[in-house]
Amino acid sequence: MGFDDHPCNTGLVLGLGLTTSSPQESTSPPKAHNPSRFANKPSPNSAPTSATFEPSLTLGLPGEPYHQLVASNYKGGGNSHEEAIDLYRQASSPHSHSAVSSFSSGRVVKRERDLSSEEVEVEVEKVSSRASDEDEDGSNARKKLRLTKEQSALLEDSFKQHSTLNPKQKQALARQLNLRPRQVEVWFQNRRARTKLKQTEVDCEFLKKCCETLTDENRRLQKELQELKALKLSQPLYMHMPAATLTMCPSCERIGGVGSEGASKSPFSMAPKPHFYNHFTNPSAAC
DNA sequence: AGAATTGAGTAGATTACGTCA
DNA sequence: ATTGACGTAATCTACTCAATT
Repeated sequence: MGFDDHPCNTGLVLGLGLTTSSPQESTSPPKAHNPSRFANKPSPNSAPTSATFEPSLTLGLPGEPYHQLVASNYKGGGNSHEEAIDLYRQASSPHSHSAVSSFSSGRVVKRERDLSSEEVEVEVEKVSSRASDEDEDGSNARKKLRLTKEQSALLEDSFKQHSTLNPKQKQALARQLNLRPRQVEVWFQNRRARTKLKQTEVDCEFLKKCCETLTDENRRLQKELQELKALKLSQPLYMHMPAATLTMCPSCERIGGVGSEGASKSPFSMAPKPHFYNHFTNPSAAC
């Protein structure tokens, strides 16, 4: 519907007027606590289309993969981690679906685990379990792990490439970072969740602005309507006015009710088809 | 001291896969 | 050999807590 053109597009899908009633996106409303991760993943190509038109206002998230959302939020990686990143890339070898979305990676994971990495994980657990080892040396007070700058940077770089990890990638990262795979996994889980939270906040702000704008627009149109009604009452011989005094809508190229073939009895009759105005792609609310 | 950040635990859901009748 | 039901493991999101800054 052209909303993509809006300069402050946050990736949010805001449909006003004509929307599609796509069953796969509207069905299975997320349950209160645990919406399916697949249920709230709209198809990647789900640009607003116009299959069946229903007047409605829809708000929704585009469901693009996290790495797309995040990509612009973080600076590029430093050179100091290139080697590690290379290793990480090797782990995400071509046949291991390095380019799949977060939607499908979860499914790939199982197969890959079956193929290779279970023993490796056990080994890494032994090697890099310094955190848990420290826990067991007498003091019950659990020391919270604090990632070093290098560790954080590498994790960030990895996240920018893939917001989800397959087992090989997880193993490779854990080995590089001297962390347990579980810790890497948790970091990615938190990272995804918090990225999504931030994005939701941004979307919320955007929607608030949209709401304000639409409210103002609605108010303005109501006022204009009142004025036109008053004008109609005060000038019943409007039809006899010189054409030069009539205003022409620049986008519709229809004179206000006079002369056009679609004009019915009333000079203020509406267009035969609802003229849905895209407020975002047409900032100048001429009509 | 209080807010923000962040690592980690938990519950519930989904999926793939293996087993068995 | 095929198929459907069932159990299990892995992983996800959402929510939450608590240590640390």
